[in-house]
Amino acid sequence: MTATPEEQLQIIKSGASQVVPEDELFKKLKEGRPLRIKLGVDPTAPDLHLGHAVPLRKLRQFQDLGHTVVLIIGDFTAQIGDPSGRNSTRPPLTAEQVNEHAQTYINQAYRILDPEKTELRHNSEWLSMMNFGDLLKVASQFTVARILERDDFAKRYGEQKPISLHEFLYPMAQAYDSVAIESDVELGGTDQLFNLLAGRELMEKNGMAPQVILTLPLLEGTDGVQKMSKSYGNYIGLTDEPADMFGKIMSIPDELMAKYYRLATALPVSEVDEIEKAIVEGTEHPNQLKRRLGREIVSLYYDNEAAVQAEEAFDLVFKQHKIPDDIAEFDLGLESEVYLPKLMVDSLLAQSAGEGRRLIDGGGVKIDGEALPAKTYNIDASKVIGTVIQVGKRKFAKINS
RNA sequence: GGGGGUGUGCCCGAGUGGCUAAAGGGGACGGGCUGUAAACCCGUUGACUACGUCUACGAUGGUUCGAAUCCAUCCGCCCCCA
Repeated sequence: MTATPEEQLQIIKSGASQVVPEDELFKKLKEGRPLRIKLGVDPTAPDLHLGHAVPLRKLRQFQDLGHTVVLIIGDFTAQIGDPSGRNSTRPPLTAEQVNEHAQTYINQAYRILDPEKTELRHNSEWLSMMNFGDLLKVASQFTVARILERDDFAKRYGEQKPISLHEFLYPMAQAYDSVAIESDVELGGTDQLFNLLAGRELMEKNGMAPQVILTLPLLEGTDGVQKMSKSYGNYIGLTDEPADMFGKIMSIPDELMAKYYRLATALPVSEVDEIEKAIVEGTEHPNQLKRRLGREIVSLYYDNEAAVQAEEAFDLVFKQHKIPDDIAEFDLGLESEVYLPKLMVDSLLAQSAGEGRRLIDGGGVKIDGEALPAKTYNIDASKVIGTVIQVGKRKFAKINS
Protein backbone atom coordinates (compact mmCIF):
# COMPACT_ATOMS: atom_id res chain seq x y z
CA MET A 1 0.00 0.00 0.00
CA THR A 2 1.39 3.35 -0.90
CA ALA A 3 -0.36 6.14 0.87
CA THR A 4 1.17 9.57 0.99
CA PRO A 5 2.47 10.82 4.32
CA GLU A 6 -0.53 13.15 4.48
CA GLU A 7 -2.99 10.32 3.94
CA GLN A 8 -1.18 8.17 6.44
CA LEU A 9 -1.29 10.87 9.04
CA GLN A 10 -5.03 11.24 8.59
CA ILE A 11 -5.63 7.54 9.11
CA ILE A 12 -3.28 7.36 12.02
CA LYS A 13 -4.89 10.29 13.76
CA SER A 14 -8.40 8.90 13.46
CA GLY A 15 -9.63 8.05 16.89
CA ALA A 16 -6.36 8.97 18.51
CA SER A 17 -6.52 11.03 21.61
CA GLN A 18 -3.20 12.79 21.22
CA VAL A 19 -0.14 12.58 19.01
CA VAL A 20 2.89 14.11 20.65
CA PRO A 21 4.39 15.77 18.74
CA GLU A 22 2.44 15.58 15.54
CA ASP A 23 4.98 17.31 13.30
CA GLU A 24 7.62 14.86 14.41
CA LEU A 25 5.43 11.98 13.32
CA PHE A 26 4.84 13.65 10.01
CA LYS A 27 8.61 13.99 9.53
CA LYS A 28 9.14 10.35 10.30
CA LEU A 29 6.43 9.35 7.83
CA LYS A 30 8.08 11.42 5.16
CA GLU A 31 11.28 9.46 5.58
CA GLY A 32 9.44 6.72 3.73
CA ARG A 33 10.90 3.82 5.72
CA PRO A 34 8.84 1.35 7.71
CA LEU A 35 8.54 2.81 11.20
CA ARG A 36 8.86 0.75 14.34
CA ILE A 37 5.59 0.97 16.20
CA LYS A 38 5.72 -0.18 19.79
CA LEU A 39 2.98 -1.50 21.98
CA GLY A 40 3.77 -2.95 25.33
CA VAL A 41 1.24 -5.21 26.96
CA ASP A 42 1.13 -6.76 30.36
CA PRO A 43 -0.09 -10.32 30.09
CA THR A 44 -2.24 -9.97 33.17
CA ALA A 45 -5.64 -10.84 31.78
CA PRO A 46 -5.78 -14.02 29.73
CA ASP A 47 -8.89 -12.99 27.83
CA LEU A 48 -8.89 -9.99 25.56
CA HIS A 49 -11.84 -7.71 25.10
CA LEU A 50 -12.73 -4.84 22.83
CA GLY A 51 -10.82 -2.45 25.05
CA HIS A 52 -7.59 -4.34 24.44
CA ALA A 53 -8.44 -4.43 20.78
CA VAL A 54 -8.37 -0.65 20.42
CA PRO A 55 -4.58 -0.23 20.28
CA LEU A 56 -4.29 -3.48 18.36
CA ARG A 57 -6.60 -2.11 15.68
CA LYS A 58 -4.50 1.00 15.47
CA LEU A 59 -1.42 -1.16 15.11
CA ARG A 60 -3.11 -3.03 12.35
CA GLN A 61 -3.68 0.25 10.53
CA PHE A 62 0.02 0.96 10.81
CA GLN A 63 0.78 -2.47 9.41
CA ASP A 64 -1.55 -1.93 6.51
CA LEU A 65 0.36 1.26 5.81
CA GLY A 66 3.56 -0.75 5.65
CA HIS A 67 5.03 -0.21 9.07
CA THR A 68 6.49 -2.71 11.49
CA VAL A 69 4.82 -3.48 14.76
CA VAL A 70 6.91 -4.37 17.75
CA LEU A 71 4.68 -6.07 20.25
CA ILE A 72 6.33 -6.30 23.62
CA ILE A 73 5.04 -8.84 26.05
CA GLY A 74 5.77 -7.37 29.44
CA ASP A 75 6.64 -10.68 30.99
CA PHE A 76 9.14 -9.01 33.26
CA THR A 77 7.09 -5.95 34.14
CA ALA A 78 4.00 -8.06 34.76
CA GLN A 79 5.79 -9.24 37.81
CA ILE A 80 5.90 -5.67 39.06
CA GLY A 81 2.22 -4.99 38.58
CA ASP A 82 1.60 -1.58 37.11
CA PRO A 83 -1.05 0.39 38.91
CA SER A 84 -1.85 2.62 35.93
CA GLY A 85 -5.40 3.80 35.99
CA ARG A 86 -6.17 2.00 39.17
CA ASN A 87 -6.25 3.23 42.64
CA SER A 88 -4.62 0.28 44.23
CA THR A 89 -1.67 -2.00 43.89
CA ARG A 90 -2.00 -4.82 41.45
CA PRO A 91 -0.94 -8.22 42.64
CA PRO A 92 2.20 -9.43 40.93
CA LEU A 93 2.00 -12.62 38.90
CA THR A 94 4.11 -15.72 38.94
CA ALA A 95 6.28 -16.64 35.98
CA GLU A 96 4.00 -19.55 35.00
CA GLN A 97 0.88 -17.41 35.01
CA VAL A 98 2.66 -14.84 32.92
CA ASN A 99 3.68 -17.35 30.29
CA GLU A 100 0.26 -18.84 30.08
CA HIS A 101 -1.40 -15.49 29.75
CA ALA A 102 1.13 -14.31 27.22
CA GLN A 103 0.39 -17.21 24.91
CA THR A 104 -3.35 -16.63 25.08
CA TYR A 105 -2.77 -12.97 24.51
CA ILE A 106 -0.67 -13.54 21.43
CA ASN A 107 -3.16 -15.95 19.93
CA GLN A 108 -5.96 -13.48 20.32
CA ALA A 109 -3.89 -10.49 19.24
CA TYR A 110 -3.13 -12.25 15.99
CA ARG A 111 -6.80 -12.22 15.19
CA ILE A 112 -6.25 -8.54 14.65
CA LEU A 113 -2.58 -8.14 13.81
CA ASP A 114 -0.74 -9.43 10.81
CA PRO A 115 1.81 -11.87 12.26
CA GLU A 116 4.05 -11.36 9.24
CA LYS A 117 4.55 -7.74 10.09
CA THR A 118 4.82 -8.21 13.81
CA GLU A 119 8.04 -8.41 15.76
CA LEU A 120 7.29 -10.18 18.98
CA ARG A 121 9.52 -9.43 21.94
CA HIS A 122 9.54 -10.04 25.68
CA ASN A 123 10.92 -7.37 27.93
CA SER A 124 12.63 -9.92 30.11
CA GLU A 125 15.09 -10.17 27.21
CA TRP A 126 16.73 -6.98 28.39
CA LEU A 127 15.26 -6.17 31.77
CA SER A 128 16.24 -9.43 33.41
CA MET A 129 19.82 -8.89 32.25
CA MET A 130 20.20 -5.68 34.23
CA ASN A 131 22.01 -5.72 37.52
CA PHE A 132 21.50 -3.33 40.37
CA GLY A 133 24.10 -0.97 39.05
CA ASP A 134 22.39 -0.78 35.66
CA LEU A 135 19.13 -0.14 37.40
CA LEU A 136 20.56 2.72 39.43
CA LYS A 137 22.05 4.24 36.35
CA VAL A 138 18.68 4.37 34.63
CA ALA A 139 16.96 5.46 37.82
CA SER A 140 19.31 8.40 38.19
CA GLN A 141 17.81 9.87 35.06
CA PHE A 142 14.46 10.40 36.71
CA THR A 143 13.50 12.44 39.74
CA VAL A 144 10.98 11.60 42.41
CA ALA A 145 9.09 14.83 41.79
CA ARG A 146 8.82 13.97 38.13
CA ILE A 147 7.46 10.49 38.77
CA LEU A 148 5.10 11.80 41.39
CA GLU A 149 3.55 13.99 38.73
CA ARG A 150 1.88 10.98 37.27
CA ASP A 151 -1.79 11.47 37.79
CA ASP A 152 -2.65 8.30 39.60
CA PHE A 153 0.42 8.49 41.81
CA ALA A 154 -0.44 12.06 42.71
CA LYS A 155 -3.98 11.01 43.44
CA ARG A 156 -3.02 8.07 45.57
CA TYR A 157 -0.49 10.15 47.39
CA GLY A 158 -3.13 12.80 48.04
CA GLU A 159 -5.64 10.25 49.24
CA GLN A 160 -3.14 8.72 51.60
CA LYS A 161 -3.17 5.46 49.73
CA PRO A 162 -0.02 3.39 49.54
CA ILE A 163 2.43 3.54 46.67
CA SER A 164 5.11 0.90 46.71
CA LEU A 165 8.57 1.78 45.56
CA HIS A 166 8.56 -0.90 42.88
CA GLU A 167 5.46 0.63 41.32
CA PHE A 168 7.28 3.89 41.28
CA LEU A 169 9.93 2.32 39.12
CA TYR A 170 7.45 0.98 36.62
CA PRO A 171 7.47 3.96 34.24
CA MET A 172 11.22 3.65 34.12
CA ALA A 173 11.06 0.01 33.08
CA GLN A 174 8.61 0.77 30.33
CA ALA A 175 10.71 3.68 29.16
CA TYR A 176 13.71 1.44 28.96
CA ASP A 177 11.79 -0.91 26.66
CA SER A 178 11.62 1.90 24.15
CA VAL A 179 15.36 2.37 24.33
CA ALA A 180 15.92 -1.34 23.89
CA ILE A 181 13.83 -1.73 20.77
CA GLU A 182 14.45 1.73 19.31
CA SER A 183 10.85 2.57 18.71
CA ASP A 184 9.67 5.35 16.45
CA VAL A 185 6.17 5.50 17.80
CA GLU A 186 4.64 4.08 20.93
CA LEU A 187 0.94 3.51 21.43
CA GLY A 188 -0.99 3.39 24.63
CA GLY A 189 -4.20 4.37 26.35
CA THR A 190 -4.57 7.91 27.60
CA ASP A 191 -3.77 6.63 31.05
CA GLN A 192 -0.39 5.63 29.68
CA LEU A 193 0.60 9.13 28.67
CA PHE A 194 3.03 9.53 31.49
CA ASN A 195 4.79 6.24 30.90
CA LEU A 196 5.01 6.98 27.20
CA LEU A 197 6.53 10.36 27.83
CA ALA A 198 9.03 8.79 30.17
CA GLY A 199 10.14 6.65 27.24
CA ARG A 200 10.57 9.75 25.14
CA GLU A 201 12.70 11.41 27.75
CA LEU A 202 14.87 8.42 28.38
CA MET A 203 15.55 7.93 24.69
CA GLU A 204 16.58 11.55 24.36
CA LYS A 205 18.89 11.30 27.35
CA ASN A 206 20.54 8.33 25.71
CA GLY A 207 21.18 10.21 22.50
CA MET A 208 18.42 8.58 20.49
CA ALA A 209 15.69 10.13 18.39
CA PRO A 210 12.77 10.20 20.80
CA GLN A 211 9.68 8.19 20.02
CA VAL A 212 6.45 9.84 19.02
CA ILE A 213 3.58 9.15 21.30
CA LEU A 214 0.12 8.21 20.24
CA THR A 215 -2.52 7.82 22.88
CA LEU A 216 -5.91 6.28 22.34
CA PRO A 217 -9.02 6.91 24.37
CA LEU A 218 -10.03 4.28 26.85
CA LEU A 219 -13.07 2.43 25.68
CA GLU A 220 -15.85 2.42 28.21
CA GLY A 221 -17.56 -0.87 28.85
CA THR A 222 -21.19 -1.81 28.53
CA ASP A 223 -22.09 0.28 31.55
CA GLY A 224 -20.92 3.32 29.67
CA VAL A 225 -19.05 4.69 32.63
CA GLN A 226 -16.08 2.63 33.66
CA LYS A 227 -13.36 1.71 31.25
CA MET A 228 -13.85 -1.73 29.85
CA SER A 229 -12.33 -4.24 32.17
CA LYS A 230 -12.90 -7.77 33.23
CA SER A 231 -12.92 -6.83 36.86
CA TYR A 232 -15.76 -4.38 36.36
CA GLY A 233 -17.77 -7.04 34.54
CA ASN A 234 -18.55 -4.61 31.72
CA TYR A 235 -16.46 -6.15 28.98
CA ILE A 236 -17.17 -7.57 25.57
CA GLY A 237 -14.74 -10.42 25.04
CA LEU A 238 -13.16 -11.16 21.70
CA THR A 239 -14.06 -14.78 22.22
CA ASP A 240 -17.61 -14.14 23.40
CA GLU A 241 -20.21 -16.09 21.47
CA PRO A 242 -21.64 -14.10 18.55
CA ALA A 243 -25.06 -13.78 20.16
CA ASP A 244 -23.52 -12.60 23.41
CA MET A 245 -21.27 -10.20 21.66
CA PHE A 246 -24.14 -8.75 19.70
CA GLY A 247 -26.34 -8.47 22.77
CA LYS A 248 -23.67 -6.73 24.79
CA ILE A 249 -23.07 -4.23 22.03
CA MET A 250 -26.79 -3.48 21.90
CA SER A 251 -26.71 -2.64 25.57
CA ILE A 252 -24.10 0.09 25.37
CA PRO A 253 -25.34 3.64 25.84
CA ASP A 254 -26.11 5.54 22.63
CA GLU A 255 -23.52 8.15 23.45
CA LEU A 256 -20.83 5.55 23.01
CA MET A 257 -21.78 4.42 19.53
CA ALA A 258 -19.58 6.79 17.58
CA LYS A 259 -16.63 5.89 19.74
CA TYR A 260 -17.22 2.20 19.23
CA TYR A 261 -17.50 2.66 15.50
CA ARG A 262 -14.23 4.49 15.42
CA LEU A 263 -12.25 2.39 17.83
CA ALA A 264 -13.70 -1.08 17.61
CA THR A 265 -14.56 -1.63 13.96
CA ALA A 266 -12.35 -1.95 10.90
CA LEU A 267 -14.42 0.44 8.81
CA PRO A 268 -12.50 2.96 6.74
CA VAL A 269 -12.01 6.30 8.40
CA SER A 270 -14.18 8.11 5.85
CA GLU A 271 -17.10 5.82 6.50
CA VAL A 272 -16.82 6.23 10.23
CA ASP A 273 -16.87 9.98 9.68
CA GLU A 274 -20.15 9.64 7.83
CA ILE A 275 -21.71 7.48 10.48
CA GLU A 276 -20.64 9.89 13.13
CA LYS A 277 -22.31 12.65 11.20
CA ALA A 278 -25.51 10.63 10.96
CA ILE A 279 -25.48 10.11 14.71
CA VAL A 280 -24.95 13.76 15.48
CA GLU A 281 -27.56 14.95 13.01
CA GLY A 282 -30.01 12.25 13.95
CA THR A 283 -30.62 11.24 10.35
CA GLU A 284 -30.74 7.58 11.27
CA HIS A 285 -32.50 5.81 14.09
CA PRO A 286 -30.02 5.05 16.85
CA ASN A 287 -31.34 1.52 17.06
CA GLN A 288 -30.50 0.85 13.42
CA LEU A 289 -27.04 2.26 13.86
CA LYS A 290 -26.45 0.19 16.93
CA ARG A 291 -27.57 -2.94 15.14
CA ARG A 292 -25.14 -2.23 12.37
CA LEU A 293 -22.42 -1.67 14.91
CA GLY A 294 -23.18 -5.03 16.40
CA ARG A 295 -23.04 -6.73 13.02
CA GLU A 296 -19.78 -5.01 12.11
CA ILE A 297 -18.04 -6.09 15.24
CA VAL A 298 -19.37 -9.63 15.29
CA SER A 299 -18.39 -10.20 11.68
CA LEU A 300 -14.95 -8.90 12.48
CA TYR A 301 -14.30 -11.68 14.96
CA TYR A 302 -16.49 -14.29 13.33
CA ASP A 303 -18.09 -13.73 9.94
CA ASN A 304 -21.05 -12.15 8.26
CA GLU A 305 -23.25 -15.13 8.66
CA ALA A 306 -22.61 -15.33 12.38
CA ALA A 307 -23.46 -11.65 12.67
CA VAL A 308 -26.79 -12.10 10.91
CA GLN A 309 -27.65 -15.07 13.07
CA ALA A 310 -26.70 -13.20 16.19
CA GLU A 311 -29.03 -10.40 15.25
CA GLU A 312 -31.85 -12.85 14.55
CA ALA A 313 -31.35 -14.56 17.87
CA PHE A 314 -31.41 -11.18 19.52
CA ASP A 315 -34.71 -10.26 17.94
CA LEU A 316 -36.19 -13.60 18.87
CA VAL A 317 -35.48 -13.10 22.55
CA PHE A 318 -35.86 -9.38 23.01
CA LYS A 319 -38.35 -8.33 20.40
CA GLN A 320 -40.60 -11.34 20.17
CA HIS A 321 -39.86 -12.43 23.72
CA LYS A 322 -39.31 -16.00 22.67
CA ILE A 323 -36.91 -18.40 24.21
CA PRO A 324 -33.55 -18.77 22.46
CA ASP A 325 -32.58 -22.04 20.79
CA ASP A 326 -29.46 -23.05 22.58
CA ILE A 327 -29.72 -22.67 26.28
CA ALA A 328 -28.17 -24.48 29.18
CA GLU A 329 -29.92 -27.66 30.18
CA PHE A 330 -30.24 -29.04 33.65
CA ASP A 331 -31.19 -32.50 34.79
CA LEU A 332 -33.56 -32.52 37.66
CA GLY A 333 -33.15 -36.07 38.90
CA LEU A 334 -35.74 -38.12 40.71
CA GLU A 335 -37.55 -35.50 42.70
CA SER A 336 -41.27 -35.40 43.08
CA GLU A 337 -41.48 -31.96 44.59
CA VAL A 338 -39.05 -29.24 43.72
CA TYR A 339 -37.77 -26.44 45.91
CA LEU A 340 -37.46 -23.86 43.21
CA PRO A 341 -34.88 -21.50 44.76
CA LYS A 342 -32.51 -24.44 45.11
CA LEU A 343 -33.13 -25.50 41.55
CA MET A 344 -32.32 -22.02 40.41
CA VAL A 345 -29.01 -22.16 42.20
CA ASP A 346 -28.19 -25.57 40.74
CA SER A 347 -29.00 -24.42 37.25
CA LEU A 348 -26.96 -21.24 37.73
CA LEU A 349 -29.92 -18.91 37.53
CA ALA A 350 -29.33 -17.55 41.01
CA GLN A 351 -26.36 -17.32 43.32
CA SER A 352 -28.13 -18.41 46.46
CA ALA A 353 -31.48 -19.79 47.41
CA GLY A 354 -32.18 -16.50 49.14
CA GLU A 355 -31.61 -14.64 45.91
CA GLY A 356 -33.84 -17.14 44.15
CA ARG A 357 -36.64 -16.47 46.61
CA ARG A 358 -36.24 -12.75 46.18
CA LEU A 359 -36.35 -13.05 42.42
CA ILE A 360 -39.53 -15.09 42.59
CA ASP A 361 -41.12 -12.61 44.97
CA GLY A 362 -40.08 -9.75 42.74
CA GLY A 363 -41.81 -11.28 39.75
CA GLY A 364 -38.60 -11.96 37.88
CA VAL A 365 -38.98 -15.67 37.38
CA LYS A 366 -40.95 -17.24 34.57
CA ILE A 367 -41.72 -20.83 33.66
CA ASP A 368 -42.33 -21.24 29.95
CA GLY A 369 -42.90 -17.52 29.71
CA GLU A 370 -45.34 -17.28 32.57
CA ALA A 371 -44.39 -15.26 35.62
CA LEU A 372 -44.61 -17.02 38.94
CA PRO A 373 -46.59 -15.42 41.73
CA ALA A 374 -44.68 -14.45 44.85
CA LYS A 375 -43.90 -17.19 47.38
CA THR A 376 -44.20 -20.09 44.99
CA TYR A 377 -41.14 -21.87 46.25
CA ASN A 378 -42.29 -25.45 46.22
CA ILE A 379 -43.69 -26.82 43.08
CA ASP A 380 -44.58 -30.18 41.66
CA ALA A 381 -41.79 -31.76 39.63
CA SER A 382 -44.16 -32.43 36.76
CA LYS A 383 -44.70 -28.70 36.44
CA VAL A 384 -41.07 -27.96 35.70
CA ILE A 385 -39.83 -30.96 33.78
CA GLY A 386 -39.52 -30.13 30.14
CA THR A 387 -40.01 -26.43 30.76
CA VAL A 388 -37.71 -23.48 30.49
CA ILE A 389 -37.15 -21.39 33.55
CA GLN A 390 -36.30 -17.80 32.87
CA VAL A 391 -34.84 -15.25 35.22
CA GLY A 392 -35.00 -11.66 34.16
CA LYS A 393 -34.64 -11.01 30.49
CA ARG A 394 -31.62 -12.98 29.63
CA LYS A 395 -31.08 -15.99 31.84
CA PHE A 396 -32.59 -19.28 30.82
CA ALA A 397 -32.32 -22.92 31.79
CA LYS A 398 -34.10 -25.90 30.31
CA ILE A 399 -35.11 -28.46 32.89
CA ASN A 400 -34.94 -32.14 32.01
CA SER A 401 -36.06 -35.00 34.14
C1' G B 1 13.55 5.23 66.23
C1' G B 2 9.52 8.73 68.53
C1' G B 3 4.43 10.70 68.30
C1' G B 4 -0.54 10.72 66.28
C1' G B 5 -4.43 8.58 63.39
C1' U B 6 -7.25 4.69 60.98
C1' G B 7 -9.44 -0.48 59.49
C1' U B 8 -17.48 -1.47 59.08
C1' G B 9 -21.39 -5.29 54.12
C1' C B 10 -19.54 -5.10 46.42
C1' C B 11 -17.75 0.38 47.17
C1' C B 12 -18.21 5.01 49.99
C1' G B 13 -19.89 5.90 54.72
C1' A B 14 -22.99 6.40 59.69
C1' G B 15 -22.87 3.91 64.12
C1' U B 16 -18.98 4.54 70.78
C1' G B 17 -22.40 -1.55 75.37
C1' G B 18 -28.58 -4.03 74.37
C1' C B 19 -33.92 -0.92 70.15
C1' U B 20 -27.93 -3.45 64.75
C1' A B 21 -27.92 -8.15 59.69
C1' A B 22 -25.99 -2.82 61.01
C1' A B 23 -28.69 4.39 58.86
C1' G B 24 -27.68 6.96 54.20
C1' G B 25 -25.65 7.07 49.29
C1' G B 26 -23.49 4.59 45.02
C1' G B 27 -23.40 0.17 42.36
C1' A B 28 -25.78 -4.32 41.17
C1' C B 29 -30.14 -7.18 40.39
C1' G B 30 -35.64 -7.71 39.51
C1' G B 31 -40.42 -5.21 37.80
C1' G B 32 -42.73 -1.02 34.79
C1' C B 33 -41.75 2.22 30.46
C1' U B 34 -38.45 1.46 26.06
C1' G B 35 -34.84 0.65 21.14
C1' U B 36 -31.82 -5.28 26.27
C1' A B 37 -29.82 2.85 25.20
C1' A B 38 -30.63 7.06 28.40
C1' A B 39 -34.07 9.35 31.80
C1' C B 40 -37.92 8.22 35.16
C1' C B 41 -41.07 5.22 38.77
C1' C B 42 -41.40 0.75 42.09
C1' G B 43 -38.98 -3.30 44.67
C1' U B 44 -34.73 -6.25 46.39
C1' U B 45 -29.65 -6.30 47.99
C1' G B 46 -25.35 -11.94 54.21
C1' A B 47 -26.60 -17.48 54.39
C1' C B 48 -30.16 -21.20 55.56
C1' U B 49 -37.18 -24.51 53.08
C1' A B 50 -36.66 -18.85 57.29
C1' C B 51 -42.07 -15.10 62.49
C1' G B 52 -36.46 -18.89 63.75
C1' U B 53 -31.15 -20.29 63.36
C1' C B 54 -26.23 -19.24 61.88
C1' U B 55 -22.28 -16.13 60.07
C1' A B 56 -20.47 -10.96 59.90
C1' C B 57 -18.01 -4.88 61.53
C1' G B 58 -8.89 -6.06 60.24
C1' A B 59 -6.94 -10.78 63.51
C1' U B 60 -6.60 -13.22 68.19
C1' G B 61 -7.75 -13.29 73.21
C1' G B 62 -10.40 -10.96 77.31
C1' U B 63 -14.24 -7.87 80.38
C1' U B 64 -19.77 -8.29 80.48
C1' C B 65 -26.09 -11.44 81.36
C1' G B 66 -25.05 -8.94 76.52
C1' A B 67 -19.73 -6.04 72.27
C1' A B 68 -19.04 -3.37 65.62
C1' U B 69 -19.03 -0.48 70.14
C1' C B 70 -14.82 -1.42 76.43
C1' C B 71 -9.60 -3.70 77.40
C1' A B 72 -4.93 -6.31 75.69
C1' U B 73 -1.80 -8.07 71.97
C1' C B 74 -0.95 -8.49 66.90
C1' C B 75 -1.50 -7.16 61.59
C1' G B 76 -2.41 -3.58 57.48
C1' C B 77 -2.58 1.43 55.99
C1' C B 78 -1.89 6.90 56.60
C1' C B 79 0.30 11.45 58.67
C1' C B 80 4.03 14.29 61.49
C1' C B 81 9.02 14.42 63.64
C1' A B 82 14.00 12.07 63.22
